[in-house]
Amino acid sequence: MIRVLLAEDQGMMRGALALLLGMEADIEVVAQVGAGDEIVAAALTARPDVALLDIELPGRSGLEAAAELRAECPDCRVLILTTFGRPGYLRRAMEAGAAGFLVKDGPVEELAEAVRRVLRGETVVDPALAAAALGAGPNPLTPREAEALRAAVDGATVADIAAALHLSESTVRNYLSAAIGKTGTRNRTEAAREARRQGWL
Amino acid sequence: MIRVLLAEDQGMMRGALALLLGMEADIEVVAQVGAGDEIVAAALTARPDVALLDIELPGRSGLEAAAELRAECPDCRVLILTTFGRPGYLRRAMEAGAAGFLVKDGPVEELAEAVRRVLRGETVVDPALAAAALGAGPNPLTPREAEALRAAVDGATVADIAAALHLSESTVRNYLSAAIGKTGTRNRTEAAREARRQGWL
DNA sequence: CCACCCCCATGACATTTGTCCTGGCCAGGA
DNA sequence: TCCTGGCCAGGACAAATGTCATGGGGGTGG
Repeated sequence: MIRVLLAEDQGMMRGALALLLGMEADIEVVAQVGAGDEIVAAALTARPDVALLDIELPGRSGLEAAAELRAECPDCRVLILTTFGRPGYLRRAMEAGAAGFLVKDGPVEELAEAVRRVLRGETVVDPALAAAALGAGPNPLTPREAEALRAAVDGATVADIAAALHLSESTVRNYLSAAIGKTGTRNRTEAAREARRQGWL
Repeated sequence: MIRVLLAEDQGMMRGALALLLGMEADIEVVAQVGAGDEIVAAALTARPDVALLDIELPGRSGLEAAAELRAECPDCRVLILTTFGRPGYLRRAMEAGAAGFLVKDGPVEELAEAVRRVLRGETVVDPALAAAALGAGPNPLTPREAEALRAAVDGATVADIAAALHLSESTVRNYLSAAIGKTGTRNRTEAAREARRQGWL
């Protein structure tokens, strides 16, 4: 019996996946969580063989949780399941020690099969996506540039961002300008879009 | 046997929902589509009793498709199933003649039950959401203001928007300024965010 | 040790953005 | 009929944004 932990914020999706996996003869869903900061605790008590993690979760990102799981629960394999096949997400997932990376497109049958394969020690990644991730270089943004860009997405002004990051306004403008240059865009909004598309944020 | 049409762009979600609904003794999924512009054609051949529509679809919005379904397939009830419980979405869904409005949070059990209820002629809406939709007034943006705002979301400059809408730059700035004022925000990015949150875009 | 990169900051500058006022055109309602 | 409101446009102005040059401090690798 393969013990699976399921982390997914959308209730209906989570319930549907749990039911589907539960119908498989060799799979058992032993824990379900809807927030990223509940993953590690749930894994420590439920002791799953495979953790099926969404990336975009309230509380903590599935990627951060994956890294922590590697440390706290070394014999639990991580399978990332996400809406967005962003190259940077795949890269970060692999760096975090994930054993597989699935996008929510594609048929449901893939899912149970992927669970079994990661448990056998295989690495499950869509080949086309892997190529894209390798093709696009690594994240060129420095940590601070990425932070400034993140803070800018919802329309915050330079003053807002400076206050949030405890920086001077000049520094913020420099970071944003650098990010705009590195993304090859024309303003912070385009830069944020592109960075998000690449999975750099 | 209740005949259901399922329109949802995410493959895994679509497959999972189809399997779940298919497991109900009295429900049969007679058509599945992944794009908004396939809905009406599929409904005309499959003749469903209930159409379960996502809003954000490639090709055509589920709301537009709903309105068209009312005309082409008057005896087919529409049940909207969406990620976002935006007040404006609910309002537009009702104006489009939908019989129900579900958000993708909440348990899966709701789904089959909602299908049965709309078929019985009931209107299925989360009461809290209904209150929010009534509380917030209707969309204050004029069609052109909304268009300008839509065109601005991905970081387009005033010149870009003017070219796209065949307007002068002055006019575009006026529209954006009006939208900023009506949303009570400080710049176009915040305005676009707020308008989207309300379901006005 | 030096080169390099990240971090942080300043000031000057051009461009873009947002605001306000004015005005004309046209439709629908009082 | 007049009034209102949407649509479109121009100009003028203040504020925000983006660019660039410059400089100091710190860490890391050759």
